[in-house]
Amino acid sequence: MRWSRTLINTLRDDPQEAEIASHKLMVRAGLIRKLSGGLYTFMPFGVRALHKVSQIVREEMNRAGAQEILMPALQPAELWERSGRLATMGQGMFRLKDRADRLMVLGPTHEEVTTEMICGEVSSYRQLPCTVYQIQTKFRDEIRPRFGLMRAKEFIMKDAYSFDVSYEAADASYQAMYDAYVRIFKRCGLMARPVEADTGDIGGKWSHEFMVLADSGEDGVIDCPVCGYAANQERAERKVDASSGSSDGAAIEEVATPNVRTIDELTAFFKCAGDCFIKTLIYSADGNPVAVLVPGDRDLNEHKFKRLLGVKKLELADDPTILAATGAPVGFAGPVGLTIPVYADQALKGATGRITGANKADIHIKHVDLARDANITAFEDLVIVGTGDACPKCGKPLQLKRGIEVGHVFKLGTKYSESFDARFLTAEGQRELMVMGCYGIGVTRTLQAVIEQNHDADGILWPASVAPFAVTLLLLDPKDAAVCAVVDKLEKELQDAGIDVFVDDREDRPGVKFKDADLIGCPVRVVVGAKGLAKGGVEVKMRNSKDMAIVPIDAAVADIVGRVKALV
RNA sequence: CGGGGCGUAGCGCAGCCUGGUAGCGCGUUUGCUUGGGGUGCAAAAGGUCGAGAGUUCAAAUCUCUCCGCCCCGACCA
Repeated sequence: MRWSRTLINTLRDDPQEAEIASHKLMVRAGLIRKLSGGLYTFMPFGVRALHKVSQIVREEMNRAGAQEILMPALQPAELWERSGRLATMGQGMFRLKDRADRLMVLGPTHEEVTTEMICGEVSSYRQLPCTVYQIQTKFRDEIRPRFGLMRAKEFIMKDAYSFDVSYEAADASYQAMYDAYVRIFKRCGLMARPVEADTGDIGGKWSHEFMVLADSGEDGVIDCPVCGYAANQERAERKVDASSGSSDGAAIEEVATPNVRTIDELTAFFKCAGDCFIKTLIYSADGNPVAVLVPGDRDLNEHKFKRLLGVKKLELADDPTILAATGAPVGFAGPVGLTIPVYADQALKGATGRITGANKADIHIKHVDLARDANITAFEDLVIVGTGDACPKCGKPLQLKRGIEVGHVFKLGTKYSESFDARFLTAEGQRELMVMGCYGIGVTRTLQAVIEQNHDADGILWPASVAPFAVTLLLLDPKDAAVCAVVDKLEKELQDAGIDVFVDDREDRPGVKFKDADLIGCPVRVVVGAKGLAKGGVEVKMRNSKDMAIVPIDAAVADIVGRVKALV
């Protein structure tokens, strides 16, 4: 392919709308163009790299025994009513009506369609296990699309679904996908880390996310450098020693605290540290008020709390609810005397001598002894874990990092099998529920993550496996017939050798071509110019190295092919 | 949805406060020039100044409403 015949435009300046390096580079290098918020066109170079990623995914899925299928993006909403997710995921789905006024959705994921399809096809244990996958466009009405392809309204996902006769068998299917994911990200040139993750609305018992560590990542990743424990911050746990509050044995004492509500205001007012206080939060859990206590210097992890309560909807209670539940306006809630369920973080077990709200306006109480003064429903791990907290496995200090979620594997169990009555006949003639797993890779997100993790100040450093072209050939003197002849010869011979080669044949000065070659970032750069030829050949340089070699023309193809082969 | 910022040529921006019929750089086209890390010169094309309403003799500029984009939060496989 030649630049002069290609729809590729590079930009000198960073696009105004881009914030992170990979987004800027994808636009500057001419890989993508924005249509609207969260909607992008893949330009020729972008689509070539995308197809490379897709092909790696496809090869590894096939190798793991999964079968490729392709399901409709447009789906009847009725399917989603059956699983109950029209209500729980409804906000995030694009909806439309067909001419018969039937409600349709654009699929954000395909558990429903897959399970419905498998119901009709699989009826015997002899057909199991069965894992299907597709690489397909997904639609999600994201609240805030951002960072280019990282969080888009329309994106390409590889989603796979496994069906098994038992939980033990499902574990094997899960492990096969887990192993395939490790290989996929490695082949894409990514350092991706499996971490324990929250299952969220998709349901299921257990899941792992594959995280690409990057400062621009949207997720917090808790990492133990000693024992290897790693978890999404949404799920991460910590080890806590029995609380050692200073028990003064004193009785509760009211203190007037007019307009002192927040922990910051309280620490200033009482002149003591945040952990002297117990923060009391009132939540509405599926409409019922509940209280939750965390140490004053900690934040509640709503994901953990929601999982503990087992509710569908959990949100901070509104002011009237708080007034009704505690008898006091916002800012003065406390555990003493509450009649609603009160959950507390495990670190508060045995807490004494603390300060809490008094459930009266403008009053706090001190010398609170939780065991003595309050009725706690349960002590659980409920706070957001951060740097310095103790690892739940080994007790050593944890670290908080940022990560990009490029893949997620779930053990679903029978959640969808039950909704769709997906059963099979056992050897004994019993009808039993299939045990499912589901497995996603954000293909477009993975592509951008590759750039986020492989770039420098000058541009992209493509891993050879996903580079739009393995070799970029710079024709420095397009008016020099001898130079052109060398380029023609190299281009043809490299193509014959199966190498993807891109020729910059523009009528531009060398500096422009060098800059653009660095920006676009193909792994091998071959410069063909009159000066180089006079020195004895063409110049071969790797994008990730400063070293440049002059290679005689006759030896050039073998040299370049050797370099490309060594990369993959 | 709450807070903040922005919308002027394909891209990046100035002009707006203090109203007077739109400018710079890049890119594009043409000619010359240059020819190994974003050459130089000259000419040219390209704009309903996000949309609508209002104030005014006159609005990119002031007022109001709406729309879009970006960031933080909330929220979200």
